[in-house]
Amino acid sequence: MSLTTGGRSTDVSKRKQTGKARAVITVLDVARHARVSPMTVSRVINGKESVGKKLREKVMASIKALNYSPNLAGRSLRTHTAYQIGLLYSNPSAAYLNQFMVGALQESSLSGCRLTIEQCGGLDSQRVAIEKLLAARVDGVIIPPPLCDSKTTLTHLEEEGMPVVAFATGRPVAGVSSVRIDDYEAAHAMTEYLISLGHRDIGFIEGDPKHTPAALRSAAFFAAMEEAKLEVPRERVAHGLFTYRSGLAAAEKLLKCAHPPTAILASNDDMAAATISVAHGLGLKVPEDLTVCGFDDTPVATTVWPELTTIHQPVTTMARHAVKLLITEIQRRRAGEPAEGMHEVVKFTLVKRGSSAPPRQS
Amino acid sequence: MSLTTGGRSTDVSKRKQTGKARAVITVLDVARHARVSPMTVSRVINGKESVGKKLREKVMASIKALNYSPNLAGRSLRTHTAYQIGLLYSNPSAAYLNQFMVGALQESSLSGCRLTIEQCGGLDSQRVAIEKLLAARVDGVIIPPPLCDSKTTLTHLEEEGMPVVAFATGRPVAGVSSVRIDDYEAAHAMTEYLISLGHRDIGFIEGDPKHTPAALRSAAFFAAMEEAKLEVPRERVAHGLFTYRSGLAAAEKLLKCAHPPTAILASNDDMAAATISVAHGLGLKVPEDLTVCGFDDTPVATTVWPELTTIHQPVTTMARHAVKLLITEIQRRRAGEPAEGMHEVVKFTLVKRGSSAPPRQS
DNA sequence: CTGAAAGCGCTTACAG
DNA sequence: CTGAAAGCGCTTACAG
Repeated sequence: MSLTTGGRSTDVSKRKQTGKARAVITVLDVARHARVSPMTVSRVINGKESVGKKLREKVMASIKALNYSPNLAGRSLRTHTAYQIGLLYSNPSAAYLNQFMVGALQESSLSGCRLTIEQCGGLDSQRVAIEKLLAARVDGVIIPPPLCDSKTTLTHLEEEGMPVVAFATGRPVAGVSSVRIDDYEAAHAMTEYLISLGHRDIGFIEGDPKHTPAALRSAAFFAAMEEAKLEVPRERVAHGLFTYRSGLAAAEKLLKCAHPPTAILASNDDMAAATISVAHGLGLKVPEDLTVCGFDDTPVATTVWPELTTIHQPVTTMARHAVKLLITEIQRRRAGEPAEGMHEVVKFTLVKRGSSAPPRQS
Repeated sequence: MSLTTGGRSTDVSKRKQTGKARAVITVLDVARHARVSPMTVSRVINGKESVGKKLREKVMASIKALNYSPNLAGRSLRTHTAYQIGLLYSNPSAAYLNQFMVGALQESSLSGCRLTIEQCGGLDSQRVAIEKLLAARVDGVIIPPPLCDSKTTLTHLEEEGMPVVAFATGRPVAGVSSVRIDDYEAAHAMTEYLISLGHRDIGFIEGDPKHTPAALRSAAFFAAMEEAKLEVPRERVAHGLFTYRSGLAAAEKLLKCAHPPTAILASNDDMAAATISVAHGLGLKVPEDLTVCGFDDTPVATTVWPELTTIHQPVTTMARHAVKLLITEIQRRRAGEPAEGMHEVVKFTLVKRGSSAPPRQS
């Protein structure tokens, strides 16, 4: 008889097992160990109220003693909760997607659902990607930016009766659930921080205007500046597209002038990283000669030197929420309840790092 | 009675269903439709040989007609194949991990297994991360670089009897399965390409020497240069750590000298991107004044300007292979067969883009 | 080559 | 508050 790996031996070893597969503990084993019915074990696992304190404790002890963990396949089969969750993304900001994936995977392994990921580029491939998700029999779809704001995408999915969660959208729509941070408030807070450091000449790199969060960030920047009675002349603002490359061009526009700003706020980290690169190229020290701030706190924020002061968007946590929200929505529809978007706003954090400091002569 | 979404109505609609949940098609429905037993349907789905041509075709037609797809929960429950696959990563190169995830997810949704992802930093957190994976009851672990070469990690997992696949390691170990490209051959090909363009003064940025692929890439570069009877003086080689930042320092070392090289081969794309940035800062045009090549073809390769000539490593495909290999290995062990590493070498591609050209006076 | 029976591990629906 | 029975969808193991 084979040894059970590193554990006290239990009555489990008596179970008939084909070959040398190691014994798997089931509700039945726990039930026997605790001298209750499997149902009671099931109730305890699922946190149902209706179990007496004594039994509950006995069961919990047995679960611990046997090191039991439920078999998701069995549960899913019985409860029909093995949802396929689709992720439809278009802008392959690797770092962002990555953090998203970690959270989504965490939550889906807890709730027993599966993830399918589909990338798309233009409008055409968008249609194709959605068809693929439908063919993969997804029960709901999560859409990160910028697709989360695409009317085409949303309508297409709506028509198919597909539950959707818009991820990090800047403009939540009534019928579609969403998870996001308050981009406006975040950009406002960042601008106020720069002002509080003593900066007056602050340059701003806008994000892709098609992304709704970008619009909010811009609006908040201008609002905060106005509230502080600070002018923002046209040459202090540059357009960007959230890419590193667009950040290079934008930073050059802002810095190659007679009176460059003492601080630049970029609408995301990639463009802030590009700004640092341009500054260095021009012989400017960061943060001594120029403060540079980003947005999102993606890995690049801590890769560049100096590390970026930025807005931390808890993407992983948000992804977990998104999966939960989507499951709720799927179950709602299954139960025949009308679709009704739920909207969650998650807290951001302003992370101060080496790229920001008071201006030289403040 | 509710409409079935976009489909011809079938006898399925007669099935008793709680509430308005849409009808789900099972093997039974297909069997009825094809007038065979469920077993025959199952055999067809699983591609067993032993089904007559006539029946097989009837079943396939029914599957198509009913738009059937098997329920993974049912299958997993019966076949015990709902493996938990752990991914243990340490170096959060987002882009790389991302491509990996896409492939791993594709394969795992096909084979019905689940993914758990765990990050770790130093040695301490490595232990913790492995404990977490064990607690999550993973049945096997895939390890991307640089952890795939960590003796500590491998030993720890070995001791727990955990099947492992080393991903993109430069030094496959006998007992541990691996999936990789031939880094040596790839770096050799890239060096030969630069030489064929007419470059003689070629700078090289090494990767983190602790990463085995880095060592192979370096070795191949020197070998290819020697084969072409080209000297590589010490000032043509710079150390890097695969990070953008280390690339900046390395590129400066190579370029800020009396006779800078006409081409620089960096051991990965991040450092190549940094090299372009430094070159621009020094007023050098890429590729007119300086050819820059990378390695891996991560998204940054097509983000920077000009886009990078680089070695395409098909990470997504490799990830699919890794999952398959791991499943095979898990099943082997379950069947009591001895562990025996399988090693797969996947083809790379040399992708020529805008960052490479012949030297000015060739 | 094909099928009838049984059961994977769990929880729903019913009974007390 | 607790339990005995049944079944989710699939495939293994057996029988023909």
